[in-house]
Amino acid sequence: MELYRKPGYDKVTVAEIAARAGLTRRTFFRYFPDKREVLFFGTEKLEGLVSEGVLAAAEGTPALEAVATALSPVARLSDEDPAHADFARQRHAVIQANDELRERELSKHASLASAIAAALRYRGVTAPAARLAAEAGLAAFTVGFEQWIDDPKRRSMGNHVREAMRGLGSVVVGSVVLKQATRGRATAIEATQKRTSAKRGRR
Amino acid sequence: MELYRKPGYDKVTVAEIAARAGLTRRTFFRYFPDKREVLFFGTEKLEGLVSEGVLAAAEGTPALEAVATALSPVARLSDEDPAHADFARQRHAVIQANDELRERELSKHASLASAIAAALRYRGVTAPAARLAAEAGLAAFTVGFEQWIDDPKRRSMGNHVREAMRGLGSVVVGSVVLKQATRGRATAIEATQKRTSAKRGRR
DNA sequence: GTTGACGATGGCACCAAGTGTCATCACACG
DNA sequence: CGTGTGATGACACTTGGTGCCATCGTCAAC
Repeated sequence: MELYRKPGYDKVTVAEIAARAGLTRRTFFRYFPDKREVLFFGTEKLEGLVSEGVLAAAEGTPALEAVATALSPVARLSDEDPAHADFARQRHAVIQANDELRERELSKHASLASAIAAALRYRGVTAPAARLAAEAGLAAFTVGFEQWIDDPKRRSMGNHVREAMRGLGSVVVGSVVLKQATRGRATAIEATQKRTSAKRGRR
Repeated sequence: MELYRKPGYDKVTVAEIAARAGLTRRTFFRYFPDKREVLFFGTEKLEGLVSEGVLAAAEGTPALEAVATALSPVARLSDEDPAHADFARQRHAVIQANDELRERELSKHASLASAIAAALRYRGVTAPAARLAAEAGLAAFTVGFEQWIDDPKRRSMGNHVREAMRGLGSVVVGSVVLKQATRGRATAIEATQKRTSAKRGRR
């Protein structure tokens, strides 16, 4: 992290990182598949955590709601531990400063969204609806996160994320899209949405 | 495209691609910043097209609605030209088959979402609402696109995209998130949403 | 206590993606 | 006919990433 901040990610060579850790280039690549991945160490745990959260939501909970509640503990991590928050900020700054790293982060987000969608499908949500809920919910979380990052008033991340979730609701209502969706004829997606509670008792 | 399909993206070297085009490695890198970018040639045009579409929506059109109508001509491209559709399928298959390419595509999507969000902001939508509408709308488009890709019944892409947009509406309504959003107290995002039409006449 | 398997590390050698620099060549223009 | 300019090629160099083999420490079995 020090090296990625001071000289900058692209100025630092893998050999230097390895040397700093008392290792060789070769050994570095035995721990991390590539130079980018160092900054995303531990992401797998996040996926598990959030998936569990989705699965743990009460039966009949609407998909997006399940996603939102599964995501809120993530915000709590930073809200309850200033050191965690500091690290999150630093890490975010490093990532945003470099194209390769931004790209990799998008990839991680996509992976997380897939995990969430899988959990939703397990709850009986159709594949497309699961993807939409996962992607939209995660997008809201991300927007909230970034609002939190540069909030001069330092309100909590939980607040920002909730605000973003509400924003998502506001943005979607009031469009013709919605009118079409609620205009009598139920789409395949809606139908499954309501069927969710029928698949109870699996877990 | 031939080389990326038959031996596979990672089996092919830039020297080979360049040779196939009667060029040198060095010259290749004067046209494309890297090996991945070849498959995304022309994406800039798409951004412009969609941004224009967003800007062109009638005054007072809700944000997500503007995004949806701006995206629909893109679907029409494939629906009206079978060759275009074929190419889209092939390209998609190649991209999905490789990690680096998938990552790059996510990057392009993010870039497109940013462009859409910028256009929405220009229409008077607040930054967070614009991002949410752009990201959610694009996600719906993508879901529709992929449903179209492997639809055995070969319904049009426009249909699939519209269906996905409706799905987005269905997924978002019926969650507590929404209830909070419409429960009297208007959030900052909502307020701006309604103020949109006041900023008319700029374009 | 010696031996031997095994996991972690180091030390090459090698390939391929990018990049900087200079030479060359074609072509337009005065 | 000379000359400038843009496109290409040639070459060297850096760096990320990988395969292969040697080495070393640890630990268990005999």
